[in-house]
Amino acid sequence: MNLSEIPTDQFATWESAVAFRLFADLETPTLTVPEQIAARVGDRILSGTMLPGSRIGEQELADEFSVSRGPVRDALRILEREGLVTLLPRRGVIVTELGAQELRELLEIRAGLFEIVVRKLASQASPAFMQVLQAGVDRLESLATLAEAGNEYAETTYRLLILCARQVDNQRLQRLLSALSLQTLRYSKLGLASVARRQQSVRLWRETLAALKAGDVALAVALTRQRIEMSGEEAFTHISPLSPDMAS
Amino acid sequence: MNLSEIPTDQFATWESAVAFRLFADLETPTLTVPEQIAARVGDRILSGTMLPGSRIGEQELADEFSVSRGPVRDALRILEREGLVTLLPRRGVIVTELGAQELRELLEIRAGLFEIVVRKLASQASPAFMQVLQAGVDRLESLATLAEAGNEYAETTYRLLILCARQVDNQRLQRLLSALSLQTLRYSKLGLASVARRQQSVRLWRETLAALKAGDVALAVALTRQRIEMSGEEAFTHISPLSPDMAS
DNA sequence: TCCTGGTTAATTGTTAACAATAAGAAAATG
DNA sequence: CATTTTCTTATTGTTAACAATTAACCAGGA
Repeated sequence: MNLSEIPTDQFATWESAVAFRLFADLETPTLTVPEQIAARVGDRILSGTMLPGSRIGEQELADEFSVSRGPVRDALRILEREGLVTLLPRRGVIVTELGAQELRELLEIRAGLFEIVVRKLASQASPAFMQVLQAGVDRLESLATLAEAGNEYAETTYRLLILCARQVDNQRLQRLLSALSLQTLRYSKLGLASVARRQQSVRLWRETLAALKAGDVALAVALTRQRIEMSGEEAFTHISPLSPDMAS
Repeated sequence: MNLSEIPTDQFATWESAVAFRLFADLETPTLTVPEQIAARVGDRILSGTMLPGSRIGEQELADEFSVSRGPVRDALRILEREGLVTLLPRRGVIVTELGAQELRELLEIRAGLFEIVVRKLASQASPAFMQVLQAGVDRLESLATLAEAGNEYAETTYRLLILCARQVDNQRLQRLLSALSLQTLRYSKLGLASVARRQQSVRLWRETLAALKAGDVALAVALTRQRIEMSGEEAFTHISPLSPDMAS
């Protein structure tokens, strides 16, 4: 498969498409070859085609994309920066596998950063945006009780996150939040497979939105923290089978 | 100069030494060749030997360290991940130059993350650590009024930040905070050159410490936010001469 | 004098071969 | 039969040459 034939707009999931739009610098609308490879491989990781822990051979990718190992190495460095793969010196690269502690760390950081967003939203969100947000929460509401909608629910929360982050005039914050969320998305899905948890989650979303409308910053922040902490606890219980040694 | 002869423990500043200890994975105590190069070059950027905006040639570095351009490219990717250099596709790499907006963004993120630390500190800091922190603030106090102590003051605040971050059981947060602080450190120094600003800063540190001792989380958080915002406003006024077009 | 165009030189992107290391398999030893 | 050792093989790390692009320079003309 030749790289030039690859339509870079085609991704398996909406999330990957957004992710690689975000981290491709806006000054360079045309993606470089390593960026294109990174986007394609990242897409596979996010869509679940490549599972955490699986090894990625350089030559293998090089052959597939009809390039030499140089650009492939560059691509893997990009994916490492996004946190999607882990480089083990002289031992190759694997799809990043999060332990319980690492997941907790990521969620804690994510919560801290999202608080910035919530605070801005509570103080200066336009009515128009509030309507959009309301529509998003409504969508969550409909997905919460639907069977087998765990993945879509999780992905929708990611979209809402991006939507909210865009309201803050801070591009770097947007990219950081996006990257962190994508790293945890795969694991969040595990927890949100349960209808009960989804209902719990959507309740917090609903209350957060109400708090935002009321301009109650403190409450909105507290609810958000609670929601993310909950998703951590939930995902944590599902991580053990993936990495048994972490089930402390 | 051969790379093997380079004692990797020698850095121009304490900050760079810590930085490259932090981002070198703990599983691999021995730095790879690209990591060593990244550490050396990063040291120059942090110590001010290489100024923001200056170009870095690949062949130049390769010759200096007696390696080919491959490992040098790897090293530059590492430095990009740390935010110390900026890669311009097909146009080379330059030492990262922060505009007013970008600096503001970084400080906002840093403040949000540091709030996590402050919150933990207020709820569960040991008396022993509080004493260490008190000693740090005392040091700031003595540096605040001393002439020409702006750089040392700024570096001390970085050390205090690292010290505080270590109290939180979140390695990734530590690395993120460290990286963000190092990116802004060069610019913070500009603002803290003024004795008046230093006194303002140290006052907030003092009050924050008091709030922590009193267990007043909300106050400690508010003071921290105020301090970081202030450093942003201050550094912002000094950035204009560096990038005139940003002086909106 | 200033703008425009083409030419040249320097630099980055890419390639393929070589070197070094690590994982796995086979053989030898207790 | 289990364990250790050695060897083989596959993979990453490094190198140097080649290709492609950018940026600067210079000449020519309005």
